[in-house]
Amino acid sequence: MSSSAPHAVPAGSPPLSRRDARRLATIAEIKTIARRQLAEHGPGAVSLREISREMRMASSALYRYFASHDELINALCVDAYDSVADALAAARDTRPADDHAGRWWQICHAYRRWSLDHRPDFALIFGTPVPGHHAPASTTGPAAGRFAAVPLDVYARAVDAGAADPDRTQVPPTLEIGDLLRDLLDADPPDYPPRLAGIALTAWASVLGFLITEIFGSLTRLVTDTDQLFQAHVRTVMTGMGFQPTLIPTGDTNRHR
Amino acid sequence: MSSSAPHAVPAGSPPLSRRDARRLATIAEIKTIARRQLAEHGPGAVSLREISREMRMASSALYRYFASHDELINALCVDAYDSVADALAAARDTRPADDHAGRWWQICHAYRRWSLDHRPDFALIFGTPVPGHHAPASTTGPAAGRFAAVPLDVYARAVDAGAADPDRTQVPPTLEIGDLLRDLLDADPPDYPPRLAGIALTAWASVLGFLITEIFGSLTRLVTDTDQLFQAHVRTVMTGMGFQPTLIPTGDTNRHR
DNA sequence: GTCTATAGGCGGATAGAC
DNA sequence: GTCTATCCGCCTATAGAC
Repeated sequence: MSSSAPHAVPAGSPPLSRRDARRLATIAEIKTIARRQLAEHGPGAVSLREISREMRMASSALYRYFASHDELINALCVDAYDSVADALAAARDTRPADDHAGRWWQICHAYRRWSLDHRPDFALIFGTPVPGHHAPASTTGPAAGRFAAVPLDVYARAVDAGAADPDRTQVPPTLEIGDLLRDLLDADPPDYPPRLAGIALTAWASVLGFLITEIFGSLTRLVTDTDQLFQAHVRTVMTGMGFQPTLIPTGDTNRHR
Repeated sequence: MSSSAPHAVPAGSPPLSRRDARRLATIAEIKTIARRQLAEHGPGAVSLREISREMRMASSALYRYFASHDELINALCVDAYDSVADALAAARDTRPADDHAGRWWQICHAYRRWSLDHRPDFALIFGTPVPGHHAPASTTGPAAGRFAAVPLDVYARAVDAGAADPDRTQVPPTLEIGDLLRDLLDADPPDYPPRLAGIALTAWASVLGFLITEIFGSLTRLVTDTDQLFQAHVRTVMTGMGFQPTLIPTGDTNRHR
């Protein structure tokens, strides 16, 4: 019903009634099938009718769970952002708080791992916007923000600790920031320098670019060992961000895991 | 304009008959409208019926020009690849053959310019594959190859002339290459080192990544001056490719044009 | 919450007259 | 080459019985 967090399970709440448990299970099943359709036939091929068929339900019954097709898509988007944000945060925390280069390295690789393991979701949030039209920022925003905050945060702390030097970067000292970023920066981290955001986001975009060519594009058919190439790419990106060269993980056999 | 099979206009040929001229014009009109649909409602929203409506023709009449929906999409893909490849080649040639860094700089900026100016085509060839299914490599291949060959070529010559040093790169010395690239390398440039291809393609992917976030994604709402950011990105990429630092264009007011 | 039935719309593609 | 007419499929969404 409520749209922002319609199907969230409240964290520390009393056990659900049998009814509610079933309801959540049904919702989960609907989403799972939708995600499969997404994976198999691309975005825009998510069909309530087809879902109902696979669940052996009447198509009309689905409207008790999602008021419309759009609402379902939105829910999938939010889930996807949440999922990737979780993966990033978890990866970041596998390294001690003072190993800034290691943390950046980790989140980059978690980004790739998640993308390869969740192609449908990846296509949903990073591919061409869906036919109908794409998700309203009002619902997707928070989740997307949580996602973007991770690399921003890691980089800011790295700079703060001297592990990375923005002045060894190609990004100009002043940078105009947009409304969305302003919101993001106003939110949690006080006095986050826009320039650092610019650096981190460009780097992040460059990693995404690699992933898109790997997943949608023809990169795989051009070079087979994309794994190696990705590591090289991340190293290049890190150098470009001004990370201390000595801190950047080396290739060798060291996967840094 | 269109290059491959069914609708090619032979270069230096006798004037077309009135009939044929009209036919070509109709084909062009169909494509134009299709591209507009593409731009406005995303890929997958290209509808023969809708096109026929706008042209005030019977939908069945369109089948005299394109045997199927797929064939139309394919033609659009090929055109798009041709178009971007032309733009790149032209940009490359604005700089003397021995200004390798300048040439790379130019093709990167032409890439971006083309992408911003041709969003529908950009979405078509770099976005999520179209619902139905995506273009068979048999028809798209040559055009896509022509496109990919440009950066490969520029970089190889740069390395050859000592303007860029692959050993100042993060890419490992050995690299396994895929079938598509093998075909490409076998074609024109004899003895093209796979490693150089890896470096150039990764760099190229990274530029594409920037463009995708700028065009599909939220980058614009995060940072307003994406122009500046793009230049910084290209410089970073070039450094990562081992270009001689002194050759890399500086920011300042120098647009290097 | 689930069903049947249905409204009203879209699309691709073909047959056959002119 | 263009038309009309038509087949056949898909879809979202709603109404109303149980």
